[in-house]
Amino acid sequence: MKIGQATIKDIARELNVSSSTVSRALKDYPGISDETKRKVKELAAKLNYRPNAIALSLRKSRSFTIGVIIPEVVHFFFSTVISGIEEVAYSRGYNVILTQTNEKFDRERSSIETMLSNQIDGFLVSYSKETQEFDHFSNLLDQGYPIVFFDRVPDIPKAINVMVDDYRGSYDAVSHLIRQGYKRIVHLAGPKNLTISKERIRGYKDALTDHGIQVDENLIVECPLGTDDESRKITAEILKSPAQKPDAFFGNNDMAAVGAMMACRDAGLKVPEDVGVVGFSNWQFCSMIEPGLSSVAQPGFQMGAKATEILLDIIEKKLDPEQINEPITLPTELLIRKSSVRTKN
Amino acid sequence: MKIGQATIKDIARELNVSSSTVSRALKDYPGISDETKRKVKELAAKLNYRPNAIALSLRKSRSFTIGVIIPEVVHFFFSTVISGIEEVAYSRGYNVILTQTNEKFDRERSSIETMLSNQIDGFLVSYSKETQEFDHFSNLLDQGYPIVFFDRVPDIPKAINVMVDDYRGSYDAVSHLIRQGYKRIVHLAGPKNLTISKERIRGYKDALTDHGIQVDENLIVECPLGTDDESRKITAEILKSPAQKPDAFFGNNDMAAVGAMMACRDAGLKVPEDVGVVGFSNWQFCSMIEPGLSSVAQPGFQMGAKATEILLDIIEKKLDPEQINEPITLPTELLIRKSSVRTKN
DNA sequence: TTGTACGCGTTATCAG
DNA sequence: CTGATAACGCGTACAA
Repeated sequence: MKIGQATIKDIARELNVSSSTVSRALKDYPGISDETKRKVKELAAKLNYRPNAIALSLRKSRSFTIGVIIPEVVHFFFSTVISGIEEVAYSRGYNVILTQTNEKFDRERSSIETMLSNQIDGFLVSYSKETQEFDHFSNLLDQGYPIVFFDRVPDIPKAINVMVDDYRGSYDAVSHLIRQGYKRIVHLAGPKNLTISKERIRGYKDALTDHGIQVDENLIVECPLGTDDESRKITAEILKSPAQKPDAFFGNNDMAAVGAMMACRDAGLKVPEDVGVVGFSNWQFCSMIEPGLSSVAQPGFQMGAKATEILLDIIEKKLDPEQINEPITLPTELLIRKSSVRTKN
Repeated sequence: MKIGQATIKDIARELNVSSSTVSRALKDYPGISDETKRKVKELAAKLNYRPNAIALSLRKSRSFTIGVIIPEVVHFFFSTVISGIEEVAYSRGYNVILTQTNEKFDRERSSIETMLSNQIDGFLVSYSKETQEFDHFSNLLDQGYPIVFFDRVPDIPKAINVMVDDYRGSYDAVSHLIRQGYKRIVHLAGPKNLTISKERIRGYKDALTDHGIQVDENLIVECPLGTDDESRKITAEILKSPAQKPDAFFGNNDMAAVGAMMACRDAGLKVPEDVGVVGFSNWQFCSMIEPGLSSVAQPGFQMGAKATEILLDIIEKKLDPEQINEPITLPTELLIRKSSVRTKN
């Protein structure tokens, strides 16, 4: 079965009119008798006619589909972003085709290829951790292909970037820790090739400096994986070495922060009394654990929505990409929970 | 720009051959001189030729794209499933187009429409909580359209269903609680129109009965939303009424279980000493909270992968849908953590 | 070994 | 008000 999807031609044949007439009747073109319109529409409904979007795409070289390239779907933040993307795309009549790179550079490239084959109208991308050079994006940009980057954004000409204000979020979190009386604050940092990691490190440093605390590079520890296990081990190491004596941990993400909390517990240290902890992303579990984990909330949904709106505006020529010279920055919000609040000092 | 995507014709013109020759050369057809092949391929590479998948779809009435319809992307379990889907689809050369229904029936229907317009090769669906009748699926099935349902599966003819063994998972969880000495076990149930909810209730009841405990319908409480807030309130109510005196909670999902834990804490009850708690889904946070939440793990990734494999096998005629008469069931695993283990008693 | 012609479903254009 | 034709990019039966 399934063969029998009715086409314009079928309707035309049955009604003894030309297919162009049918096409026009269906779209309420001027200059078609009401009589014909009615008949056509009736039959169309009866035959359950459904326009073939593929044929349309071929004709218009537009697919009304946007491609989303994302490192991992199973990631609270990213899934939130996808949700925002899907929401806006749907409401504006676009399809979303999705690929995850699993943080692989090769897969990023091949996904772009297949999407191009599919005449995607534009891209929404957050690049992989492996990605170190951006020619595959630059080429497209040079050809005038619409791309909007989000969260993990490249520093290349013509790129349109949507990101959260990582600097500010980080700055706020660290300032808060300092105000609570914590002094030796470790930053469990992310991969240093990512702009977001760099920005967060910058915010961390500036907050310290602005509060008269000298930056100690030894307290900036990279956690490339960003898992709780990894940071648990790293934190345990730090706590062992008597030289460090940190009294707070600021995680580049919530998993890292949780790992630190667990390591503290393992070492017999109390959070927040002995050690303060703040994370980044505000995953769902932050409010469920005990003590609640303070965290910098990122507006994932809004980010996805915003990026999509911009992309679609560009695709529909409502917006000239040249006009956008600065990254679009979305505000973060520091959510303070127990893990960083000293009842007394 | 972007206009200048090279086509077969461009290559043909430049080489003074016909476009069919180019087409054949590109695909290593027999009966093309090596010389021509070489030239064609060279030029193709040089022009960065990329086959137009849309044209191909039109010709073959196949799009090599599958449509995924899911209630919510921002849901740990579903995002895991999507990941499995994407993985298999990618490895077999298919695109994934994604829509979320936000649990709305209308959106489910309209998504199906647009996907049909896009000549999707098949569907992967988990239906919305609002969905009460299934004609929109039955019609497709009757027309021979390939659909594989997962997790939330309908009870209609010809449907191919992939699900976890909810009954078994529930049975195991409740049996475990009983063995730990808990006796009055409340089940925070899901929406009763969903098969998964029903199955979990069935498992709950059978476990009680098999262990010689009489089922008390009052202890089965529906939590339609499945949020922690909701179940926290509901649990608080239950704990207030002196008649009930429950000593354990089995949640239809982890959020519900966490809500119950919070309510117990609020009421001054200790988990697991006074009250045992088990959840369902094994979300990431289960291992991060204190005490760790015991939970029934659902193999989301495998479910997505399995469903996709079946769908693609059907699409590619490697598998006859008629052959599948029973739901495909994936095993769950009970992960026991502190929240349900009594040190003594 | 290569070329010609047609069709997939739709719509824009030009003629009636 | 309506019809015929061409074109989007590709594959393929048929002819040469």
